[in-house]
Amino acid sequence: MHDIAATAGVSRGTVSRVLNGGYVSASARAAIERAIREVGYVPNTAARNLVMQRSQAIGFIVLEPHSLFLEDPNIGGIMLGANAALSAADYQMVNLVVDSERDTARITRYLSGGFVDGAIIVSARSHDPIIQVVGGIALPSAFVGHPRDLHPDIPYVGIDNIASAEEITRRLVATGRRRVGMIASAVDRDSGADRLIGFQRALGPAFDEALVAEVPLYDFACGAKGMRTLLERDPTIDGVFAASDAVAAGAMEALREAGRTVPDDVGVVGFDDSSWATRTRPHLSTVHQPAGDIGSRAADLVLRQLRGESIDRGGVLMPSPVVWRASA
Amino acid sequence: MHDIAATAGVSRGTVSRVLNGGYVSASARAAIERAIREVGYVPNTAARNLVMQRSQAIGFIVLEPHSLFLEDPNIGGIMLGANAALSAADYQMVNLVVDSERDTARITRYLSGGFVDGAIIVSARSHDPIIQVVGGIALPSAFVGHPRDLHPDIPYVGIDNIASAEEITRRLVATGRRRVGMIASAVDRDSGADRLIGFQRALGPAFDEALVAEVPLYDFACGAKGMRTLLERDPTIDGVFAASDAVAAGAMEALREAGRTVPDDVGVVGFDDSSWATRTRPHLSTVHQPAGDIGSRAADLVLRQLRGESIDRGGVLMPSPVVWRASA
DNA sequence: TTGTAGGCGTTATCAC
DNA sequence: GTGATAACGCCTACAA
Repeated sequence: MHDIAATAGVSRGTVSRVLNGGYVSASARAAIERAIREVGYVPNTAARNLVMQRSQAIGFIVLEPHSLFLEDPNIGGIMLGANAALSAADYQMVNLVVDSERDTARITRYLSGGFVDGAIIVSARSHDPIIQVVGGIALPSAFVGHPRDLHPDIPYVGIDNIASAEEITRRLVATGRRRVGMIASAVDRDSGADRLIGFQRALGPAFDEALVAEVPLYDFACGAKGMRTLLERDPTIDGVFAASDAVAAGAMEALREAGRTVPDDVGVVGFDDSSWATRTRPHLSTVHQPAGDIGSRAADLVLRQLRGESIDRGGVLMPSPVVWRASA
Repeated sequence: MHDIAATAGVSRGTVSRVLNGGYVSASARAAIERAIREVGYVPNTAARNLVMQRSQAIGFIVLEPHSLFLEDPNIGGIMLGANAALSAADYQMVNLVVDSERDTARITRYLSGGFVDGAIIVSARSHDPIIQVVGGIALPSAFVGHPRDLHPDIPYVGIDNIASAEEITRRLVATGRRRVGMIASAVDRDSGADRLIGFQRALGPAFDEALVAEVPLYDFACGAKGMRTLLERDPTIDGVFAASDAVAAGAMEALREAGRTVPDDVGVVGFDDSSWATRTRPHLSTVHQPAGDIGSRAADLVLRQLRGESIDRGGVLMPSPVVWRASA
């Protein structure tokens, strides 16, 4: 900036004023703008950050094993939704991938070092060092995903997994299924546990533990494996709630291998309403997750705090309606 | 830092020395470390960046329509590979999503504003404003993906789409297929165009334009549509090269609907060796893309420049071997 | 309207 | 070993 002040024959203060916006004479402005072009000047944001005490950047962090980061059909939508909201407010979303202990330590520094003004954190767990830091330095943040056991000052946004699982299971039963099972993924995570709870709640006394196949991941292969387990345990099974669409697709594959048709022999429903849902034959009945809305809502929560507005502590649950297609 | 210097009764210089590493007496160090804990001090990275003239951060940018960003099976692997390499060198990878004109403008400022010391750019196109900027300020960078028509000073890493497409097509032919077609996706992009070129090259004079179905995207639905087109144009078709595994999966679905078996009636091969490849029945023969290696190689290219080492201008092609499974 | 000068939080270069 | 002090590049009163 020194250079351009010199070549334009003005003081640095005046240059700063045209860069931002203040009272500058037309002649001075013209000279400065020309000088800027000549010198190829670009403002140094680091210096600006230092004096302004803000970076106009918001971190977006997914605290999941990276396999899931790659596979989860919702993460991308959440990111895009968040980015759209942040972008509109002229904030740069910076996505940080945590894939090792080392990443965690480095990101911790990054967050507390003034690189970002806030953070959106997906799938936080209370014990995670990153959320300790966020809480510790009171970085304006929002959680996406796990509603419970988190820092009391940080809001979250998610969906009601229990209610939606319950609802879609009820409708599965309403199609006349008598022996309905579930392929329950990742029951060690809130979403997985909640979907199982909802399933059980819908069935009430008819719930049969033997008709629940637990699998570790929300993926296709686990779905196929879970379905085979279920068929083995009870060949008369005629309804299945899969914990995600990918799981459901895997289940349908196993069903086809076993010679069963969907929905005639077995009705199957999924969860997520991801691209899997319309990739299967027939298309999946499932629970719609408004990923984009979740992301933009989380962004909004952070932006509000940045503006000093008050927000509800606790969480906001976005609607996740059942979408009925042909698989059940 | 001022505070902790005061409470520890030393100068800021000494504090800085214990933070980084220099000669400090044990007593001073102890006093300072205690003060740090008491005050809950965290170093301000923005200030450090300003004086150090570096941020220890590298941007990672995907210049694709966001739909592809969500669907592409390779992007995630490339990201992870890049992150691993950068992390090991103690650099923070920051992922920037571009999803609008506005994003482009903002990212442009971000890159030239000192937020990052370098950038990895996936799927760059020469006309993109972002690569203009990168070239303009000589930001140490590497491109992933499109080998041609780019900035001469910036290296790239990718695979040889032409050679691999040619190789897998040849092996398809070698299984005895007489009427082999291709479902060609995104022929307006380098990867898509190259795979088509390789296909044509493998077939030589036997190449029949009518057996090429062009579809816009590398996805499942396009694969199914392309396959139906092909079957319609020539019911005797007995071999198909799909431009990606997702496309191949869609093609197999269409084949099944048409009552054809794979590989008996029709042999099909894909490209990517993504999770799709082992999700189909039978598993797909395909071209392996070493996504992780590509990412870490790109990171390495950037790190080298940062260290002032010389690198080869031009590009590096990573090996992308055919993996033979059961679908052909 | 414009110039001057102090300060943002660090690091680095000196003397001491 | 340690303490001043000058940058780093920018913004913003305050004066002129």
